[in-house]
Amino acid sequence: MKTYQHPEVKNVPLTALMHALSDPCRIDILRQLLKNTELACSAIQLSISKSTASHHFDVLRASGLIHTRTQGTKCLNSFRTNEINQYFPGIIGLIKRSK
Amino acid sequence: MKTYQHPEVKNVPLTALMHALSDPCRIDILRQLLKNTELACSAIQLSISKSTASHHFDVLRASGLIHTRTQGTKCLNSFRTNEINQYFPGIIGLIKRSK
DNA sequence: ACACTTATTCGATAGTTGTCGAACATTCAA
DNA sequence: TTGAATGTTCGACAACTATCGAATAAGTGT
Repeated sequence: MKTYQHPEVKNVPLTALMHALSDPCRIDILRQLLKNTELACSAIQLSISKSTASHHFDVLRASGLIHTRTQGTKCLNSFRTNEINQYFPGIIGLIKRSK
Repeated sequence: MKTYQHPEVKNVPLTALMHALSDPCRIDILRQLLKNTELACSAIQLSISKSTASHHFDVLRASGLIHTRTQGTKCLNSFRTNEINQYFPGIIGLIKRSK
């Protein structure tokens, strides 16, 4: 079973977080995650290929924004709301309000 | 006399703002600007070449973060605090607190 | 065992970005 | 007018990034 690495949000540089948020696909993913507690990659509507999506999930995970766990053949993703609110307050509001 | 274009912050996409904030040099510039009302490019301490600095100021200007005006041979830059606070609340705090 | 679902990994590619030095433009001051 | 100060513009280049399809891996159910 595949396991995923998750950094401590405390140690994520602001520039890394900002880079993760600089792509429209990734913002799209985050906005869908914010409306649900947990979503499989396959449950997220995207207009890109599987491999590209996988890459974006990597970036989001490495920047501390999302948490991923495995369940069967699926990987379930969730927004790390608490940690992000603690170390980067205000960010979630901006993502939610961005059209 | 050179004039500069400044977008309305209202029209700046979140991803464009995030991209502007994803570079350590630019964060450095912004942090110095936040400590002063107005600074010439030459008054900002940077460890990069003039041409690279000029590029970074371009990006910051295009993303609505800074305002630039000409005075003599200098260009004076200021952080667009009001507009950024209005349309991207929380961002300035993150920049200030990022080490 | 086999097929199906789900996601990752790999190699390739086109586009973007940060960086530089050199040349240029503009303003001010002697 | 000449020179100094201050930025901008112009290639050029290396590094990074988003993208894809094909191949692979791992779990589920028949």
